[in-house]
Amino acid sequence: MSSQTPRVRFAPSPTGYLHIGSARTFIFNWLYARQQQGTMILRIDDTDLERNTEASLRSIFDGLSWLGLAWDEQYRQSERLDLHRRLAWSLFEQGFAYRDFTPAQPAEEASEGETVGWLFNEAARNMEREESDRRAASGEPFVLRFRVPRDAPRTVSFVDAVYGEQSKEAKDIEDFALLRSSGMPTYHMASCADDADLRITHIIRGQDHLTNTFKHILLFEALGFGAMGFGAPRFAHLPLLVAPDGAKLSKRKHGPVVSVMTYAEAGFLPHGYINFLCLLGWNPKDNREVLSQAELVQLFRFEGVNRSNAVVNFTEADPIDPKALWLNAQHLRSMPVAELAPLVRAVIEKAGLPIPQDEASFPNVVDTLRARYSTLEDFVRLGRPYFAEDFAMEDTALEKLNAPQARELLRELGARLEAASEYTEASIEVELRNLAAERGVKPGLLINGSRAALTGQAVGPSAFALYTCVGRERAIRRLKAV
RNA sequence: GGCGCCAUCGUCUAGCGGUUAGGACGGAGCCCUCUCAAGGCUUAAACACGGGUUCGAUUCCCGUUGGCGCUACCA
Repeated sequence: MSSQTPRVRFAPSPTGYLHIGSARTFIFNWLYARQQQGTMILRIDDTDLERNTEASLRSIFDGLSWLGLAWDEQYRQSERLDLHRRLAWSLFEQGFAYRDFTPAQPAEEASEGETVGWLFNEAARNMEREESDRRAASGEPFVLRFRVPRDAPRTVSFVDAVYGEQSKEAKDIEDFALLRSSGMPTYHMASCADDADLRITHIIRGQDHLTNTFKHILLFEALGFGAMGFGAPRFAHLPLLVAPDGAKLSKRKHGPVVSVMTYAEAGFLPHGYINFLCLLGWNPKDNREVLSQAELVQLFRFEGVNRSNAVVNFTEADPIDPKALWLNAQHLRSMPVAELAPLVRAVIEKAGLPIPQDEASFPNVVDTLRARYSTLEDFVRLGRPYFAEDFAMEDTALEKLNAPQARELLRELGARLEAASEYTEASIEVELRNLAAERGVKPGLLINGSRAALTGQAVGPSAFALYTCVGRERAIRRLKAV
């Protein structure tokens, strides 16, 4: 038994934007593929013509490209319908499927009290082939259903890499549809046909598919999986991501918080978000949480995936999970400045702020500011005074400037700095402290005043570091203008 | 209703018969300090319930409750 190179797939359907749960499924597939040096496949499961939209398709690609995790092969089910139909009809010819001319019935119509789970329509399941052919030929619409083996007792079972041994009686499985009356394959048919054809070795997907798996195993069997020269895929189901009230995350109910792009637009680093998602339902068992991409690839194990749903913490007021923010901050503060600086440059440019002229000092500014920022957007929102000429004077900062003698001394400090030959953190500190001593005021008056004058903020980096961040010319101008 | 899955601090989680039930986020407090962060320290906070099995259950089994998923041409 040689271990085959894993082939995994992420199969979103373009019926909405890239969902946070889908993103995590993608990431776990990707981690496993990279760790095992396997193949990552992106398959667009677009067999539901009614609900597919181009906008959804674009947003899925937007979300995936933001994550920055590349895949190796790409397919679209709508381009593979011939395969699905061919296999469906071959199942029919072999007796594994039958036509059902019964119109679809809403499940809710079943009478209360005596609701018996529907499994199949007996007349259709037992219909003679001759009659079935005749009615089909006359143009009567039908769905093609899988004939679940239910004449003899049969237990369908498999071992899930996360949930362990799973089994279900075949008699409890309904005769699911393979082909719609429109001729379009259903999810079950298309997915299994493609998984077989694409030689998928590991199906890693949400737990909402756990009970579908029994159907898929039956389908794989009927498709002759064993005879196709390789084993049936292994399954790994992932616990679901749910809202704080425990409900399934949905676009309609929870709005854009479920979209990957909400985090992107909030200024998250892709890796900060990835790290956060990995910790929702998986952990490396050693209390480590801040993990690099290489570490995630190395440490990921199905055994480390747990089985209960995980809550994504958000409120109407704040769509961002606090832990995600913290993790992002950890990466923001520890990643190489050389990698962070271009990202910061991109967001401030996008926000329409002037790009710093001084190429050399920019990384230093970024380095100084990031210690107290959590997202890239913080550089735009809080960092404005460091990049733009116009910025707001906050009330708390105004109070500092309104302190007795503050304005007068700050203007004096500005004049001295202008006259000084040196402009370094150390030299500025000397000038400032000397001035304070000469005039008999506490250094704090000038320190806090400087921060207020230079940034319009009462809080921020060390006052002296701040001088070099703002730059000599601008600092002096702002001091003199108080 | 049927079938399946799940159940440790507010949240993410460790735990795989004997622990002061550990860590992280968030909260509270202290230290540091030119402000705010960061950082360091301290602290509050959990085994859903009931039966078993066992010398001993958070841990194993059963049940209850609760949550989630699937349930006639969504994926």
